Amino acid sequence: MEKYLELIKENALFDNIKEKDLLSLLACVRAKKKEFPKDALIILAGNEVREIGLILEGRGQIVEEDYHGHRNILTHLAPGDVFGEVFACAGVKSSPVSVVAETPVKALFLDFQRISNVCESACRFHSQLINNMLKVLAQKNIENNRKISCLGSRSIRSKVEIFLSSHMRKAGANPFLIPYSRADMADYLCVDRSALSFVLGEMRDAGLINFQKNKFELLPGFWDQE
Amino acid sequence: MEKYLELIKENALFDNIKEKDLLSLLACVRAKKKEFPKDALIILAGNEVREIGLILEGRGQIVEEDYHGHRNILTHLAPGDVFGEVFACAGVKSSPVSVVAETPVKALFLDFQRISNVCESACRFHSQLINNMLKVLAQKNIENNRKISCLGSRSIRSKVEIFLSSHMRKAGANPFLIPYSRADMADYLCVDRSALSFVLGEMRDAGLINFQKNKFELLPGFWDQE
DNA sequence: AGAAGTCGGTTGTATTTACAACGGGGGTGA
DNA sequence: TCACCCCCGTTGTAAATACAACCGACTTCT
Repeated sequence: MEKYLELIKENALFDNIKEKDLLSLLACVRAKKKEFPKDALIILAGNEVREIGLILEGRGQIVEEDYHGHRNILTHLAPGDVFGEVFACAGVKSSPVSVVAETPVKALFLDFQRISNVCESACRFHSQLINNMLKVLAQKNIENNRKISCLGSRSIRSKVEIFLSSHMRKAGANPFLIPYSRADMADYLCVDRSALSFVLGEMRDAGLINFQKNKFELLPGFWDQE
Repeated sequence: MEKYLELIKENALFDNIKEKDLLSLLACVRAKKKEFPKDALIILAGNEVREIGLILEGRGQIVEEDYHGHRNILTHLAPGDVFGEVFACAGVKSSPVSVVAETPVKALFLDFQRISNVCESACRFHSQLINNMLKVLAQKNIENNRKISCLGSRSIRSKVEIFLSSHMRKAGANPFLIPYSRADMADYLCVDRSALSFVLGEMRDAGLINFQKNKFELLPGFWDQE
């Protein structure tokens, strides 16, 4: 676990918690490391979520499937990302989503009961942890809102525009990589893969963007269109 | 304010807080009542949100507009509903959404700073309040996920199915009312109003649903289709 | 009663999208 | 080297949707 302390202590979940307190806090919330092979189901839709996960290594996806077999990728998970906290906090008995390991994954799990019930005796970092959790939840909510704006736009083209500009901002660089294959990108945007490819081609021909594989570049014209 | 105590104390935000403690808590977080005429902007997109709102009377909508003038209704607000907590908690400087008064609205506002900074001296209900806030935020997150599923479905028809069944469950009755006009429903589902009307007509002709105005009934056939 | 506004449905047309099928490039393993 | 697989672009066609326009029913106001 020590190997990951750096990653853990910089997580928003542990803001304003001193490094020397971190280990006792982790013990207090019964932190456990688990490993999953590629394609494993880290959380299976339908089950109750009692633990909060934190990705230490590898990549994952939060996905949902509808009755027609369409896969909706809700979000991508990278090291440092937190998952499961929404359903743990809300106390839902059956998770509507699954979490799958896109690559082999190592993740840390925290017992939610131990987080929410302030332990009077043992450790006094709980209130800080809960405050941090509040911020993490709010942040996630905002990401959801962004995804709603994205899905709410009327055309694949504007979905792509929102998607790309948001990822560029997150990357902070102009030719930038996205963590989605073309099929995954289509599932994230909830559109047909071939239709997405077609629209991307149109945008390239129009001189708005450039791309190879999952590397995209937004050209000046991208920002001009009304 | 006394007039609304019943509504306030039953709000999830104040779970497990005794009625006798409520008033001092409200004073502690600087609760203020404000009134708005119909169509007023309760929160204007672009501004910072420092207060958490609680609807006492009237109805409102959380809306977002895109560059093309399309209005996306994120959610409807009724008495007892909380708003603004996401952006207050996350500390964003510019709200991406507006909150508008659909009817004349009376709302209670709580100072978020006073909520999040535990006041050691004055009152000891803060930790309970923050715990409640956690649950409210998680709940909102789940509602967002539902909306994402809804917007993610590939056709207006399945959007309508998800929308109606979800509202039926919330209403707990079969002929049930929805708090949206047809234009509002279209904006919530992010589809064209006339296309929505057309699909609703198809579904009625197919014997799946019945409706007049904003009263809907799901017929047995509704559940049969694969 | 008449004017004006709102709401919701209908219709026609152009556009967009889904769906299915195909094919080429690149990687991998036998 | 060959066969196989995965990823992604392309194409054609059918279906779904957006958009604009119109119309009737119903309210409200004067």
